[in-house]
Amino acid sequence: MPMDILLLLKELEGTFDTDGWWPAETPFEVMVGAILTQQSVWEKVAQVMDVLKGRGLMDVEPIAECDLPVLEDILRPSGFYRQKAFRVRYLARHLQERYASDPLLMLSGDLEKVRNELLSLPGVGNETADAMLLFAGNRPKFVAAAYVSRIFDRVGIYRSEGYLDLQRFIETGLPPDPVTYRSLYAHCVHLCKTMCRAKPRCDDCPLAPDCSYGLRR
DNA sequence: ACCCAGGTGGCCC
DNA sequence: GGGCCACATGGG
Repeated sequence: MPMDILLLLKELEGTFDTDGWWPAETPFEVMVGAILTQQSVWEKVAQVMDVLKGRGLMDVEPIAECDLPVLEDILRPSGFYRQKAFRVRYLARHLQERYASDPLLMLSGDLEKVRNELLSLPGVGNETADAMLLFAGNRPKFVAAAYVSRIFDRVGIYRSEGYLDLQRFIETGLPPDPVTYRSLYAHCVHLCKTMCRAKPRCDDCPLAPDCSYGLRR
């Protein structure tokens, strides 16, 4: 029984509320979070971002002008704190110098051009760039994260040969709609975290019994 | 003690 | 273009 993307999405939608999946008050906060969450857990990201906010640093100019050691000290709990401090500040300085400190000014341009510009920033690879486009800019770019790859693989929809390959497969199989992209992405990640990883068996998973994620990745 | 986490970049072949 | 590795802290 072959499963396609739309069927999977229909299967997943409504299984949990994706509203507020990427909590943030501003596009800049999303962009910072996209860097901080790399190889980390959201609880730690939220924790350090609270500190940033408490110190009035959660904005382009304050970050751009912040001393590295200060930033490093705040970011420590989220891991890779030295690189992340440099990269977050680099991003802020880029926005300040080129876009009058307005993230949406940058994110609203030609989709592929913006994407390439994001990729040129230190610490911004495919997934981070796409997360910024989708969740900060509300642009139709799918975030083809490892979780998504695992779900698509295990359910038998598609075995991808890499990030861009999976992204292309999904983007050509769905309408270019940010809401749809966000929903599929959030459901895949949520599914892996709550069902596949948390339990030895996936009996309560909406994908059971077809999904064999429990066999490990 | 081990494994994982909402990746990226640099180096090697 | 793929396969390793460092990057770092914190929680299960």
